[in-house]
Amino acid sequence: MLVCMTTNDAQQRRRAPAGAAVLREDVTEAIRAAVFEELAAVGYARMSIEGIARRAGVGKTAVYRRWRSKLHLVLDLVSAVAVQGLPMPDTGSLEGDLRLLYEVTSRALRHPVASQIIPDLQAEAARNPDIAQAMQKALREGQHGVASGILRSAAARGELREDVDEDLALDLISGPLYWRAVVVRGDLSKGYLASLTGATAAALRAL
Amino acid sequence: MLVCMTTNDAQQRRRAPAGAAVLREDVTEAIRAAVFEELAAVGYARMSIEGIARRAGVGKTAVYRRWRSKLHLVLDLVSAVAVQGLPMPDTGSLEGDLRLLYEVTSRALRHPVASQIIPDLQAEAARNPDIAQAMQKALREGQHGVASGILRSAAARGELREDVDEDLALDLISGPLYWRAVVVRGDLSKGYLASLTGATAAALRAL
Amino acid sequence: MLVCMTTNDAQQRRRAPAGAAVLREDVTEAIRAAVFEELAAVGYARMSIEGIARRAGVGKTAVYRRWRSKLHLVLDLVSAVAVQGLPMPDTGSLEGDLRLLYEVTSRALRHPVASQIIPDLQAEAARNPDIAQAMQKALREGQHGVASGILRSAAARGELREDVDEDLALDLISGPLYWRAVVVRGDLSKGYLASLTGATAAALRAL
Amino acid sequence: MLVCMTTNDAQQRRRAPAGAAVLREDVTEAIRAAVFEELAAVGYARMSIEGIARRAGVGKTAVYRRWRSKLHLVLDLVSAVAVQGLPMPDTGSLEGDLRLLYEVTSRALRHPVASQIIPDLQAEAARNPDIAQAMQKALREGQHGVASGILRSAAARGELREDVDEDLALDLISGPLYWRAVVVRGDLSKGYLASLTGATAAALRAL
DNA sequence: ATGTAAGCGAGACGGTACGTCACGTCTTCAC
DNA sequence: GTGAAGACGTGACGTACCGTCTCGCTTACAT
Repeated sequence: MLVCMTTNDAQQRRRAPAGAAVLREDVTEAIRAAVFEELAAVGYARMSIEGIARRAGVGKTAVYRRWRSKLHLVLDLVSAVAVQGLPMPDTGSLEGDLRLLYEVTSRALRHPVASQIIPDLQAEAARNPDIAQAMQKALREGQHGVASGILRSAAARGELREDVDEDLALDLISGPLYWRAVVVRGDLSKGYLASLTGATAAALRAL
Repeated sequence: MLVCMTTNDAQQRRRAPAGAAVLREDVTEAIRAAVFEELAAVGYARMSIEGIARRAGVGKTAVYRRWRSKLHLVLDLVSAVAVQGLPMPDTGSLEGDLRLLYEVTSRALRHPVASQIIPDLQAEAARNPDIAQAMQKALREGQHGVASGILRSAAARGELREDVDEDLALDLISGPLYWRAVVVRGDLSKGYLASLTGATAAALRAL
Repeated sequence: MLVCMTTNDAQQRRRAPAGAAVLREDVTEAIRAAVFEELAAVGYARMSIEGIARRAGVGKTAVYRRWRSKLHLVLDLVSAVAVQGLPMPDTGSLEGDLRLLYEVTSRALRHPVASQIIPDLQAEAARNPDIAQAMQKALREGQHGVASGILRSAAARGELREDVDEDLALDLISGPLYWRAVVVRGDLSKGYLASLTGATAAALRAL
Repeated sequence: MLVCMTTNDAQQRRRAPAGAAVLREDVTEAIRAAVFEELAAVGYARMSIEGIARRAGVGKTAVYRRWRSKLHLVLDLVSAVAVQGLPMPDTGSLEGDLRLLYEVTSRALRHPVASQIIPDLQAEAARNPDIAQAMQKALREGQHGVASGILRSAAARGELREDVDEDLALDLISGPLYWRAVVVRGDLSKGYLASLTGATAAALRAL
């Protein structure tokens, strides 16, 4: 998936000094569930901590004890689901690998919660360096990591030149799909992914 | 520019019933100025109607009389500056035209206000169909319109097949630059734009 | 009554700059009513602004717009009811005047809201100079004013020496009744007031 | 002193069932110290159990294990200092005895912590019957007990009638000083006490 | 000497209220 | 009859304490 990070504030805290009280996992879980319900119901922007706490049957403090802000909360949760990560494709051909990457990524982007949250986080990242950093990290470890792997394999097989500009290559790979999914909001049919794969492979070979 | 729309609420209203009072243009202008200052100062999300009115030395009513919400206000203003629009390049070659489009677009995207607002509007569009529609319209009339023109010229010159999948072609053209500017937030140097142009042209020819 | 002051914050505000909005009197009245209900129901200490607003069917802001704190609110309201003030007795004798003062004062002190609030304000005055000042003012204009008048009349009639220590005399007049009403919480029967009147007059004559 | 009671919850608890752990006296002491510091620093109303525990370096539980509420805590502590009690004067004359009582009482009332706490407890007593009862008990055992003794001695010496209304007499004795100390907050100079003594004795003799 | 019951600090828990801010609507007055 | 000023009810913010509760210690009695 596009977002994939590990800043689990809650987990860090759970390493409390001996003899101290500990954040209850059932409460944490109730909050997590409530967040997803709220996200689905009203979206990120109109989601409030109070609403989450109310829905989770929990005090506001229980939320603030775990996450410093709505943003960190969502970031953490999104990471938790994204952390499973993307499988590294290895089909033996550039086209095959790209195609697999597109399949997996497009499946994630089609999920309504993802397609709602990602632009929100993106927008917030434009303002908050912490968020930006977390997003970059997620990107590197997720999408970019996989795409890099694909590029290296292709180069090793001689399908691409050894000295391609990796940054540009990554933009060529990820940009069109993101644009279509998030900006144009067009369909991501199998046929589209196939055509996209072909065109992208051509672009990469032209580098 | 990427965003370019014409839903000018104010303009519509200014066609008031004959003989009636008219919204004062100097007030409208003061609000517009205040919005840009606020956008620069605190960003879209933390910008408030109250703050705008305060800064403009104007009652809240004056703002609400002109625009239904913060979103419509910003949408309208952004459109106003974007409406000048993009020049249709005509250099005689696909590469030349693309290069020119990229120059202009990247100049717009480099503007800090634009790069802050666009993801915000994008995120809001994911929730609000009106906004989504306005954004689509802006996109069609701006970026996509120009890109379409480029594609048609190229086809007329025989540089591209006549039957290219236009949607896919547009994604290939716009996606990588947007991804780099907004998601990766990498540099948009002349060198980068040159390489991008080459790769994109290759991808298009492969369609 | 014991407390009698005029710091009507609300009234002051009602003299707003021309063309401005004005605090609605019906809202003010609803708050006032709610305060008395809350005072009766839970007492000063457990009374909350939120509770008042809720009971009055009003936003918290409407309360804060009128009074800076719970204390100012209560002070103002108490003043409003106390402002009618005490009648200046003129029976022609020291005993007669004292007796009348005691009747009126004890009637006020018997009111459950008064006997609850006065110690609260007293306690708060021990901490907050503003409150202390307001209480002193109320005292001077109310109880002390009347008692002073009684003393002067008696002196004019030759019942008392001209040069009595007024402060001490006021303490002798007001102290025992307050002590009994608020500290001992004993009965304030007609018989008691009669005996008190006699003893106090004797003390004053001994000055 | 005015307040003087013995509801020492802690002491009661210390008789724990055989074989059980016992409240640690050093912890109790730390809390006591913290309470006085907090009282001095922020006053009764703004004093919080959390703050006390924090200042004492102690868990909140340790406090709640000893006292049921802030009120009981303060009541108990105040009693502990008050329990030394007032000496019974025996100067051989009504004036002499009263004068001594006033000296001692006024010294206690001049102490800033006492003059802050007493109105607080008074106000709370108006709401909470337990507190009221404890205050009455303290009053009886302290101020009233001493004053009663003075009255009896004077009657025995023939300075007063045998059948004086004791309640009224007590109000005449204690009321003016309390009023001056707590309500008027005037000075309690030697001269004042002397005049007060004379006037009060006169009032008593007139009974 | 050991078992065990209770005290200990720490602090999480569901709550209530705080005082502030902005929302979008509505009302009043002046130009 | 527009426009500024701003009051209105609403609802969320993030914080402070409330009084209860559960944790793993540690302590000290009773066997």
